[in-house]
Amino acid sequence: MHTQTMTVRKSQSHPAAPLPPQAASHHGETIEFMGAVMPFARNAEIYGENEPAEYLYKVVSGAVRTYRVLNDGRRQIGAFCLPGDVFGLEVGDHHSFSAEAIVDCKVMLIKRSSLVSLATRSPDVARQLWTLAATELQRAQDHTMLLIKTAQERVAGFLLEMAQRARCAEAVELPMSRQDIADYLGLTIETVSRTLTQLENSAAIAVPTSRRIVLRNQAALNRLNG
Amino acid sequence: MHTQTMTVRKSQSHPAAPLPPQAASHHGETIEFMGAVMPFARNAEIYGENEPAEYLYKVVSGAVRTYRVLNDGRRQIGAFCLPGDVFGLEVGDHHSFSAEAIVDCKVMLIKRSSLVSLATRSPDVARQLWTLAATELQRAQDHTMLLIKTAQERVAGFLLEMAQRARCAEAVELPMSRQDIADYLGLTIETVSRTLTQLENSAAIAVPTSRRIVLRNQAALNRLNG
DNA sequence: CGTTACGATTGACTTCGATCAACATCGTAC
DNA sequence: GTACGATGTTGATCGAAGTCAATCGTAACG
Repeated sequence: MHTQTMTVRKSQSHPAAPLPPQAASHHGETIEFMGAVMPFARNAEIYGENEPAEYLYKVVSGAVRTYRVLNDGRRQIGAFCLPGDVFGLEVGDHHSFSAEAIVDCKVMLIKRSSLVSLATRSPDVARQLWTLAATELQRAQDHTMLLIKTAQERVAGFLLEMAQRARCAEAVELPMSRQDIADYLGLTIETVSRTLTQLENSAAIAVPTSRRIVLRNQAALNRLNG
Repeated sequence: MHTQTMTVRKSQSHPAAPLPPQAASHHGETIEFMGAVMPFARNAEIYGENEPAEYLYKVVSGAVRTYRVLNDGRRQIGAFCLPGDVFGLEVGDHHSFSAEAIVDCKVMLIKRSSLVSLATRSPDVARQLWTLAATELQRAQDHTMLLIKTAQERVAGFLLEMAQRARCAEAVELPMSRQDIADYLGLTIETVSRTLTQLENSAAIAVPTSRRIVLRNQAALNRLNG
């Protein structure tokens, strides 16, 4: 019921980007190369809920969480964004989530206005935008399926998801705290912790350090995942 | 843990549409007028999970549910689609949800292939497609927020959502069963039923018949919604 | 070093919603 | 009408996860 963590407010609507923006080449246009890279410190806010959505964001390095807070303080993390992931895509012109750096990270900023105008001229860019939105949709739907499961299933599912995205099936280095995991899975830190030790006791995983999880028995995890 | 309802399998990948498809006009193109309307009986399957996504669908009359089933039989309803709502939009070329008619209804089918090719030529259509995906995303995210709440909050939120969509703030005529509601909210039918009587006892709503809910005190519902 | 501070774990207890079961209501067919 | 099946409600009990609280690392800093 508390859940809120400290946010370091660092930049009031990103001023001058520190790295020069690269112009989009005329043919073979892709949103990949339209932005300027900007660093964010651990726990720094990248944007806030209800702020105007001026930019689209892409993680270059580090990790980002997007989240919403209910008026009683409960926080729901919508997504963990790892290098390569895009976030901040919005329907309207305001952000419906907040975004914070989980660790020190670099993020590429892409001007929304230029992207939109480009999309009207380039079917290719339009298709890329569409794909992004659709991928996000897919992710959100999968997240919904997580939330109807038991604690064991949620944690197992989370670990498998992270392992898959980390491109290392054997072990995962988690950039986020237990609180972040809990708020992503709709559980409490205590339940997350307990479930992890359960999984460790059943030899499905090993937890050498709190941030590092070794997947000892992926088949068992998949079975638990439901 | 059971939850599954009877599905009337009616049409194996929609044969000839009974009503003639209308051609899209060349200017002012809109996906609204590209389809053929087709009727579905109560509980008939419109498409199944993992089937190729040949069409985009729009509810003309009646109501539709989209859902996924976990391998142990738990069903999660992703959305209730009312007249005007579009569903069946997919990232890949296969459906990630199933769709069934909740009541007898009419649905417009729009060929995916023609829509995609049209979108590459018409920025206008591309933008409409984008908006649809983004709206779906919004909906999915709101649904996620529902699932982290208490039973009271979920039911209150559900009623408010339905009332808003029904364009009648005073009362809602629910087309779906308690089981459908439960599977949408991640609860059991018993909990849904109990919560409704709680709300009735606290004078927030009235339930003249099981399918009709009168919102007596919308402010109270909003407060409960969290 | 020791001390502090924060995150993570563990334990004791409570609570909310699930489960199991009985009963009520409604619609439809006979 | 009555009988039946489907749907919805209510009650009693159980269990999974939340809450409250103590303790245990681990890292940062004097």
